[in-house]
Amino acid sequence: MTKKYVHPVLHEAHLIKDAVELVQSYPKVPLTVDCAIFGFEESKLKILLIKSDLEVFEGRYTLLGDMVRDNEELDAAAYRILKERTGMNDVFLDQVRAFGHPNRHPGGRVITVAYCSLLNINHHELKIHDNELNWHTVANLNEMAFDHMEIVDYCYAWLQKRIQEHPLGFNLLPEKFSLRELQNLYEAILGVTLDRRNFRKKFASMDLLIDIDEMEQDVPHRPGKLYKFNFEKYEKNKRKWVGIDF
Amino acid sequence: MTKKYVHPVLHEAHLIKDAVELVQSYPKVPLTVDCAIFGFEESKLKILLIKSDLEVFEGRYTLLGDMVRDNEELDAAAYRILKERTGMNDVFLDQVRAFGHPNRHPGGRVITVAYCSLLNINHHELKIHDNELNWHTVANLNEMAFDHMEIVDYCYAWLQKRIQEHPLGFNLLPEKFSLRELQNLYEAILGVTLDRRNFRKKFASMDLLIDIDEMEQDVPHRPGKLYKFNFEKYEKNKRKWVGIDF
DNA sequence: TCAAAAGTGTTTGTACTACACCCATGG
DNA sequence: CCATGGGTGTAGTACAAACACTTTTGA
Repeated sequence: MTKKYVHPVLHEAHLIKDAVELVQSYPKVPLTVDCAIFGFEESKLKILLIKSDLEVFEGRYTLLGDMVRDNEELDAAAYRILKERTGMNDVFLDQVRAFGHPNRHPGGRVITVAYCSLLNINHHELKIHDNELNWHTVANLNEMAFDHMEIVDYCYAWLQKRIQEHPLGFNLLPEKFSLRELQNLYEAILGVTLDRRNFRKKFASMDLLIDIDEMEQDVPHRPGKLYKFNFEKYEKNKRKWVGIDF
Repeated sequence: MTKKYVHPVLHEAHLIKDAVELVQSYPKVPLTVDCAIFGFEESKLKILLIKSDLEVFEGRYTLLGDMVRDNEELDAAAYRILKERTGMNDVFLDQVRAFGHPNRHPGGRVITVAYCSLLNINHHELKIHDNELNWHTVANLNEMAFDHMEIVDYCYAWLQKRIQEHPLGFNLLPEKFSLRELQNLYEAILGVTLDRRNFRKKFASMDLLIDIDEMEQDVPHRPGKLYKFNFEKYEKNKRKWVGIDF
């Protein structure tokens, strides 16, 4: 009993001439993009949500999503949708992953690609309020429409990991910020409390903060120094990963 | 000149009753999955590729891919395709991300979702040779079909990062392996050279290796000790990320 | 006896942790 | 004068990096 061996060369005769025909034979599915836009305000991590348009999800919230158009890049769709829903057009979005469970949408199969960002709420006033667009505290999210809770959980974990590798955090703060604000930010996103002295030392040693020689104003306690983020320096020193570190 | 303010309540009248109709109004796109299966052999990182079926890509290689079926989970499609193409059914696949450039496929728009894995070539003999399925050294890849070079690059970077957080590497080695083999593996995947003593110390301190009190056989030099990986121990100690570490 | 890789320890620097007190401001 | 958070230093520990010689085996 020998195994049948198919010689590669035999296959050269089978090349497909018409790629268009091939693609047309594939099943097609509706494709959407959902944006998980995180922001930071009052020492809390928040996320932008709207009310679902669908009756079956009446009262529930969803991420900012919509269909991808014909011949539209996924990234472009994400930026377009964000712009349409919020008016924002100066936000960086990163693709997180695709979600494709066949029953995730009550209207039939829809694949969605999740995008994620993190931004400074005070720099991005909401000018559009359709579908009750608003910021929601991540810690108290209720039931959401579709599988959006799962997507939020995944994006949040993705974000926690990412903020430890890249100083995304600075997008969340005013141009000038105090170390306390910076620490609040990290504590909010990572869900931990950090030692103040060690935190300050850590950032001091990274030398990514520029002391602008100004102080906080109108705070009901001793004012802290204000800093700016040194973007230039960061760009030069992007982390080199070499170690092995499970 | 005041801004027009749309009160949220106005929208409650607009709820969509028919989710199916809504979804049917979306553009639909063909959806595929592509698997980037990395393996390790002769101290080199390799990847499983097949020859493209398409005439326009005659002679070029592609990842293991195919369409996603109606109502098929993305993960399930990836496992099915891997099984169909290679016969393997005991491999873990992770989704990496979606690629959706409108012109990435000559037959029209096709979205693909990339999956990635890493395995032990010697534990997975290739029993199917359709489309010249074979292992290719990652370092010498030539031009590939579609955007598969981009996908490979992305998956490779993804893998390098991932192997530093999880000991995927052990899937690539025989059950019993020497420290030299382990080090070769890390050097091959990370593309760096590592100090032998420090490497050994690192793994010794992690206590993830079981000394099985056997030696290499038939090597043209002093034989090294053989070890097994302590999977149990690893499962208990999965890394907790807490620090901030750009 | 040679080639090739195995095996091994120390030192040095860096980075993280834990921890407590005084200071500046507004109310 | 009180409450609130700002600002600071040290000691201990753990980890990473650099670095060279002896040993074992097969050819």
